[in-house]
Amino acid sequence: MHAYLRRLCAPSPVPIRLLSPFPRSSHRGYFSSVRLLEEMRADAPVKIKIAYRRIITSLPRLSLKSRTKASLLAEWDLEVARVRAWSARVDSSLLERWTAKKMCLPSVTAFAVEQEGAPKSTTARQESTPSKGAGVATALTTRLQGEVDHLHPSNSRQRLLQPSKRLFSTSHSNIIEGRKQALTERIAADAVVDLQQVMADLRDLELLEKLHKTTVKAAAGFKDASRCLYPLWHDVDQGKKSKVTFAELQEALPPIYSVPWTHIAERLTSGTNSKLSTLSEKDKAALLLLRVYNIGSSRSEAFVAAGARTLEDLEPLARRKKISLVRAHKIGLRHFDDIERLIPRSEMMAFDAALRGALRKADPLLECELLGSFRRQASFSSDVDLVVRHKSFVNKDDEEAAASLMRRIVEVLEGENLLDDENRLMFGPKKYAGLARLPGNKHYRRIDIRLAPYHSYPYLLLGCSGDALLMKLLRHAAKKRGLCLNEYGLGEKYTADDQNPNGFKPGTLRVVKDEREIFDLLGFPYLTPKERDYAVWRPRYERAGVDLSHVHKL
DNA sequence: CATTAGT
DNA sequence: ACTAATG
Repeated sequence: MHAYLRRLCAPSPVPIRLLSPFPRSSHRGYFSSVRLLEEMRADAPVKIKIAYRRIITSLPRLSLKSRTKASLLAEWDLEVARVRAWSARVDSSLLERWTAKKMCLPSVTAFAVEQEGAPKSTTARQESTPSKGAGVATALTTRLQGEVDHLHPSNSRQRLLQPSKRLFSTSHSNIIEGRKQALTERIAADAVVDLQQVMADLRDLELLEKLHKTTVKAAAGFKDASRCLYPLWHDVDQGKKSKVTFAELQEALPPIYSVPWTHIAERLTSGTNSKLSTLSEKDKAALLLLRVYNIGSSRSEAFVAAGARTLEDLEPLARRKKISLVRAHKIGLRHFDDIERLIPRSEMMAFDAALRGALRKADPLLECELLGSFRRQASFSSDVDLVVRHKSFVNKDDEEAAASLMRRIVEVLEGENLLDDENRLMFGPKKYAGLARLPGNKHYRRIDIRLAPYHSYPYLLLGCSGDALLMKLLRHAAKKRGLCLNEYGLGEKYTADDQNPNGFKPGTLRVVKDEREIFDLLGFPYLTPKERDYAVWRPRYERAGVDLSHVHKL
């Protein structure tokens, strides 16, 4: 197997490095095939896997629908062949011409390849895989034309090969600034924006990444952008605002969100989104189903294959035993809208008070707190993240103690009408997931309840407050030091032989009194909860000299 | 066991 | 990166 992969990844006959004759700083957004091919040459099988992920996520290509394990190798083969064919067309004379023109903008470069590249290899490719070859070319052209349009709205396609001054900007921020300016020139500040549509686009683009199981990073970008716009949308939803202008949109979403901005720009100028509107009916249906709780990429595709196209199709299909719908799916369908809606901070505070009050009244020894984005001071949260501890639950493996404590807690909250057993999504000893509603409120909200083994509390605070990327970073750092960090503690990595349920060797657990000590143990500058958002900690850690070079692939 | 969800 | 619950 490894030999097979290695054969595929033998050094390319073309000196790929030549593709990037520009200084490092100038090609941040630069065509990732270079990196990809460099990684393909590396020996480690793990790297090859990463390279594979990169290939299928970063090259302009048709969306590959089936991601079954069996088809992976075939896809791999095809993609490698495609990259080879593409790179083989980049000869040194062409490269020199680009260099002379200072065409360092990657997408333009790629566009030029498509225009000037030998038609022979394109035809050859189309012969072997007719639908795919044609699709790739179309997708590439559409995407790049879209991008260039935003940089240079007035340019026709022919002029792209002799780009004007503004295309020569070499830094990423200049490019972004250029885009922003081009947009400002095209759209009036007081133009009314269909925010509902923009939000739907961002949501679907995020889901598309999820459906195709590509990088979480790309999906995160759309999610973050959507979060930036949510306060605006909420005001409209609440009737506090009748319309949103382009100026307000620009104010709310910073230009660093370059990819989301590209899509928004297309929507605002052309009224459509080419990436979404060209999806097949099946893919569109799969995107819709993905929005149901407990339907992920796998079930979504399976349900579509069974004939589902709308949410209403699911129940009949389940009755005819074509698919199986479990509890959580039915709840997810019943509360489809509520589960997607974010919770304003004011309501989170009300939940905090109500939950604390109910638990304290039942047993003064119950200690609880809301974590997640609420603890990071977010103005909107996607769910209520409650963590509870009690001296009756000390050892994380004492399932009996946990289960009886959890039953008590759920009983209390159901007694207060905050929870109800109808809307139970998950009910294990250490974790409950379901829907909660404040008395008099019309919306149900997603709630997670976690039990903390009494002395693990600082670790649980850290682990459950996030954000997700920070957790990955800290755990990765622990791993590199031969340690293992989880929400129960930090200890020496456990060598799998002996089956001890703990993540670390017995007796090596570092006992801490607060979160700060955990940062200290790992040698990271302390972050207050509010500082644990990627947009905040990334630059802060960068300045402190923390090695973040690998963060992008966490 | 794979799938989903969570930070 | 690492964990919990489900079916």
